[in-house]
Amino acid sequence: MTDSDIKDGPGPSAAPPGEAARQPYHHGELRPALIRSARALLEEDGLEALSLRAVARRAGVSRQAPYHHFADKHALLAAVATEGFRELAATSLARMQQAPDARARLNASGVAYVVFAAANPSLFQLMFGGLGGRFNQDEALNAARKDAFAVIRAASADVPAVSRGTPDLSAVAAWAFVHGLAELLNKGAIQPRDFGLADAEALADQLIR
Amino acid sequence: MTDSDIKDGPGPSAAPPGEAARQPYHHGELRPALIRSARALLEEDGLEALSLRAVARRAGVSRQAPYHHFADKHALLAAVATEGFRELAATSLARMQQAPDARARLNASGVAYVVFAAANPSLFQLMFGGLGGRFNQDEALNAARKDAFAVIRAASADVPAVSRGTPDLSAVAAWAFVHGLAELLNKGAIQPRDFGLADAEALADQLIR
DNA sequence: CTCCTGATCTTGACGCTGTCATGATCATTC
DNA sequence: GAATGATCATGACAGCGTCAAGATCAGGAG
Repeated sequence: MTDSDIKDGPGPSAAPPGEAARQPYHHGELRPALIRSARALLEEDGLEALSLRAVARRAGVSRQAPYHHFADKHALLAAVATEGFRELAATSLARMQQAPDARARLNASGVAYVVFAAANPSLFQLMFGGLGGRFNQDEALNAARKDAFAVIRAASADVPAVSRGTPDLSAVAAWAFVHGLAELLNKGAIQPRDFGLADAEALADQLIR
Repeated sequence: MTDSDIKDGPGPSAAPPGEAARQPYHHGELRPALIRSARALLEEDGLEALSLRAVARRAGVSRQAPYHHFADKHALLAAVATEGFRELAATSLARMQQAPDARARLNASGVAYVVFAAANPSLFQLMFGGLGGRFNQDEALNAARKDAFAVIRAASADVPAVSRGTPDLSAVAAWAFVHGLAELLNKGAIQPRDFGLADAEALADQLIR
């Protein structure tokens, strides 16, 4: 037995524990199901441990089935990352709507950024560079990332004291700051309790002033 | 032929193109040689493509030889990352020494951070989280990272206008800002030419004010 | 209805990976 | 000079991503 993988997925009539009691043959909604499986495995086992075969297994499908919906593993990951950017933009906007003035909105967008990263560490890692070189290759991904940044840019432009210089430069500065904070917290390089604070949100709230 | 790897390295008397015309059997300086090989491959092919077997091949040694000097692949990568943090701290200090006052020293340390990341993108990626979960496991790595941050902390503490609040919080803010800038540039999320600037150094210089 | 076509899913195979188990070689100490 | 521990090599294994080729199904044309 050189290869043959022993058992990659259950037979078409078994009930796998993970996600899907397979329909007879065609799945019907395999593409979104694969993205869901990937996200679940991502937060369970981390980005390094995420394999295309495991994603297919969890969706109750053969290891090659994903190739009918994604060009390769990176394309699947890019789709997951795209979804991540959309959610980031959405939660940022939601948080900003509860702020009284422009300054508070900018702060809220920053806190939202850090909170999102803390709540979805592996997804955040994937969103920024988890795909190695092919990071800027995917068009939908680029658009979603740009939209997410646009939220910060708009919030920054509304605060006169901040956007004194070139508005875009100010927005980039704000983005870089919250992004760096998110990354350092995410990787454990800094920890909220080292500063007597409970969680990432408290630290972000304290620093963004 | 199920396995047997065909040809992992040249025989003990061949001359591989890469790095080492092997001494007869014992290498003598294999540990640093492996770190050198890893760094070379890192910048040539990127972090994702770096395999322990390729590192061994380049050092002119069998695939199992590294295990006599490192517990596993992550331990090798941790050693490379540790070296990276030492160099980062060293180049930061070097740049700071050419600055006239405290404020300029802080700025210089920030520019040095971004320039280092731009000059060693894959190494920088490895230094921050390229090892997945085991990121905080290695003692030497933790110490080297702490030392690198200490450079920023010291520079920040010397600037009264900056360290008005809790000094450590101010230092973290400075770190987060330059780190985020380095990451965003590194991953291509922002590009200097989008702001009419030539390179990462120019952008960092512009923003750090 | 039958037949065909294209989409969807599966299985086989290949070379690559990290690493365990085991064997070979060497430098050093008794 | 023999023993021993450090160093290096080879065999083997399961898992990975993905190419190639076969099986199955749904829908429309005749």
